[in-house]
Amino acid sequence: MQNITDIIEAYLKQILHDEKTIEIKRQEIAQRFDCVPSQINYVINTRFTVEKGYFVESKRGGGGYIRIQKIVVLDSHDLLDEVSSWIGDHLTEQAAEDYLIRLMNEQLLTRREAILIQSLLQKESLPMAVEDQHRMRAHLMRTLLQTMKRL
Amino acid sequence: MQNITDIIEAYLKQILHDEKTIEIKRQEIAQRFDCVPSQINYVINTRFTVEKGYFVESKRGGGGYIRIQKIVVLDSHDLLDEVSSWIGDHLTEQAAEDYLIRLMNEQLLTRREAILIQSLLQKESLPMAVEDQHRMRAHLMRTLLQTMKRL
DNA sequence: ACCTCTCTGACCATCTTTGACTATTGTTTG
DNA sequence: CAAACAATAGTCAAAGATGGTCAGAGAGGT
Repeated sequence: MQNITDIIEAYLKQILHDEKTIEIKRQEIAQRFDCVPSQINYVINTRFTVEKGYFVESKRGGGGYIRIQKIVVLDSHDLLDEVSSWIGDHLTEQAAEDYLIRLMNEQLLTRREAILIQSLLQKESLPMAVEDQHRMRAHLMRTLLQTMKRL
Repeated sequence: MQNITDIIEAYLKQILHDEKTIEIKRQEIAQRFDCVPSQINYVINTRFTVEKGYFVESKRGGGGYIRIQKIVVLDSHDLLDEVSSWIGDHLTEQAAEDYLIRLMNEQLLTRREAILIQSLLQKESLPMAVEDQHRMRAHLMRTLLQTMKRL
């Protein structure tokens, strides 16, 4: 955890732990952590994705900003449908993992369940061409979500 | 015990004697013991395998690491191996269900876990020729059993 | 000699960091 | 008001920083 990305991620998440939304100035954060501004984009693109449960907006120009919001879903049924709709026809291993973590955070899956499922969705478990893997993984994930709705 | 592999193994295990997890930088350890970095991979691949009771994760790139965890071994290990050996290369939906029920009866799976897994192993979840389905199902089931051994 | 385990290094894969260039929005000037 | 200018943020590809793989050389035992 000595790389800047992780440090900035931790900083932002620590604030988001209390606040629901955080609004930053890219340049300011870059200066505070002594890195180039585009580093902030990297942090956001890799750590604050929709899969991980964040919604990001920004504006350029004078008074510009980057706003990060935790996505709050009230009803678990809705979350399952929503995740289902996000998935589409293709799903990478990383995205699948992010969704599982998300479901875990929302207490819709136990840690153990998430691990078991993740092991079935990893590429080693899907012996086929990468394209087909992604299709298959999406299919399995959707099946899972549907099943969860009935439990 | 004069070869580097054994020395590094001993060093890591000594730490793992107190800590449950250890996180190292490959390059750093290589330097400390004056060997090439890939030597560390050799040590890990031969001395810290799942069979020997360790779980290893790693990350590349800046801030990369190798993390080794001791796994708590269940006494149900044998049953999992046994079921694993029964499965073979092909597994029908019915057989899979039977195995899941068996694991449930042995309290190695909760009812909910069994249902979730069953939904992923049913034929509707495996859109492919029946022959391939059976192969795929066997593969997934074996993966599952392996994963359960580390939980 | 032969076999197995160890060790090494060249090459590969993945994640992070940086910076030049681009795009957008707000402000000032002619 | 339109054009220039200023202030932001975004993109992308290259460089940097790690760890992974694999085949072949080396070492030790039978």
